[in-house]
Amino acid sequence: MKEYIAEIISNSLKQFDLQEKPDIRIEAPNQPEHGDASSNIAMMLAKPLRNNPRAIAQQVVDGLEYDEKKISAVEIAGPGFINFRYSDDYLLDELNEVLTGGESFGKTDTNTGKKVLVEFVSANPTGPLTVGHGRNAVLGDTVARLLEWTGADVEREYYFNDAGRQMRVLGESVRARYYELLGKDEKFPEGGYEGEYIKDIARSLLDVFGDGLLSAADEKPFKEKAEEEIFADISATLKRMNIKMDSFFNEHSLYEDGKIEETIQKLRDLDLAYDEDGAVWFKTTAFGKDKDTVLVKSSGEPTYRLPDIAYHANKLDRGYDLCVDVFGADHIATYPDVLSGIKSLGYDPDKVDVVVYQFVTLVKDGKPFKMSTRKANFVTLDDLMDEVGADVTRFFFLMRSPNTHLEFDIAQAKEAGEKNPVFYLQYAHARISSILRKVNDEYELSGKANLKLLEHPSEITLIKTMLKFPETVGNAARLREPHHVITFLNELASAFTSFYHDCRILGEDEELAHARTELAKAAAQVLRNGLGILGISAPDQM
RNA sequence: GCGCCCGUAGCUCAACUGGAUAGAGCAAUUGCCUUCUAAGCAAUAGGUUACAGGUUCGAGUCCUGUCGGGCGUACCA
Repeated sequence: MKEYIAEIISNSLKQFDLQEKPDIRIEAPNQPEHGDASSNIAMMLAKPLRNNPRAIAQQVVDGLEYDEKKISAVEIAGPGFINFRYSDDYLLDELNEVLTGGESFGKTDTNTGKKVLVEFVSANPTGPLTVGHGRNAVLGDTVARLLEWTGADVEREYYFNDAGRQMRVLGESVRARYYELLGKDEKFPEGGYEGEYIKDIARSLLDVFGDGLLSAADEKPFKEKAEEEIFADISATLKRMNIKMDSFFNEHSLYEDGKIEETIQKLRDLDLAYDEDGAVWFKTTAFGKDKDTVLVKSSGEPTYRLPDIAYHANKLDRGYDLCVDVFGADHIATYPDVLSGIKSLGYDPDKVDVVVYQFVTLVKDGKPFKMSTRKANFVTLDDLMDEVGADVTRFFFLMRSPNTHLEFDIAQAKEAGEKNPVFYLQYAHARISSILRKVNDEYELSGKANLKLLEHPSEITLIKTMLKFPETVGNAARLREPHHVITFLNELASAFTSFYHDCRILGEDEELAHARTELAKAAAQVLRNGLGILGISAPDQM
């Protein structure tokens, strides 16, 4: 519809002698009195045409040719806005679209044919996923779902590194606990992992091997067991959160395939990498930074930037049209280097896109709660889901813009009542389901409903709200900001509950009941679709 | 010091690429359950969008500066 309005305006503009084509933008006014769609074109043209906006608006409107089946009124208002009002016929046609679209209503094809990789979570397997990882996991998965709704072919990937210092310390921590269980003294490593889960892993090693591992030469068998068990744990947590990874990418494979060496060599050939003080440096000053960056330490160990560059090159080699990374604000500093790196290597940096989210402050007992995996001072996602469930967990991580700090108040999330906004959406859906069950008992509705009977303001508002869904999904996908979907669903649920209070279904005559049933069905469908994007269930009763 | 993000109602946060009278939820006040789920609806109150300038028809949104908060700024990941 917005395209249609842009088109008729464009046609009317032919009367003017314009140097360049103006960008015609149609938006939905905040105030309902201002109509359903609005254009600011007259104000945009005021300067080039050297005329006042209202006069221009009048000329544009005079030259407008439109289908009265779609648009019922056009008005000039304020400083020169041109406001359009949709006709009832159009709204009812669109309502039918919702019903026939069904579970596909809201899908678009803006990214059809594109292969997209979304990389997220990517926590090294040193311990269970915590609330801190939760935002990353849920955000990544939901961005992936949004991209799927715009037609993209999406894969979810988890990147990890089991070769670094962290993992070695993890292995040593397990070994220390293993020795402890056998009554042997073994110094607990400095900065080791203190969590209870380390003891569990040691215990399971003891069950299998007895004391056979006392003769192990290094921490390797301990580390491997730890990695295996922790990954199993992480996968189970993700599954519980309705997240399924398509692939796990081990950083180590980049070494085995020689990709790390290859990357360095290419950068050297480009004169962007050089040796100094026993280290290999990346000439980031060539990209506007004040200092160069170390790629390989004098110890021979690469810093994380080098594999990051090689990894992104690898992703693009795999033929993705778009690679989305999800990470916390603390990692933002590496991003420009990675882009510089892959650009130097001849890849298109526009194909890499980053979703950065700000930190989560966990509020427990009304106070901020500082977490550390290493010190075993954390709340795991499993603990959280035990308390509030997966739906609430997902919702809370998604309800805020990624770009803002998220305060996760456990007490509020636990509250099943009015303080918890998730239930508002689910409740609306459950109510509709309940009504539909009863409608089936009391009426024998058949044939097509006469939707023209829908004319109550609450009915009209509900229809108009539903119609915003496809655009909302498109915006959320483009901006990688799932919270827009939540804002929309709140509006929709609110429009439905107003309708629910104003307009009855049961007890009305059959024709009206039929029309309203169709409207309720459509609302339920859109609620389901929206909740589906968020990975949250839409229960039929509560 | 430098870089990135943020500052909106008492609290937590919206406001789509600059648009008309800045919106929700919670908290507060007031009505509404013999009728489809009151986990609800309707209404009232609550604001100099941190501050000071600038850009323009028009700024919460863009630019400059100040103040305040978060995160970076390592041959740590």
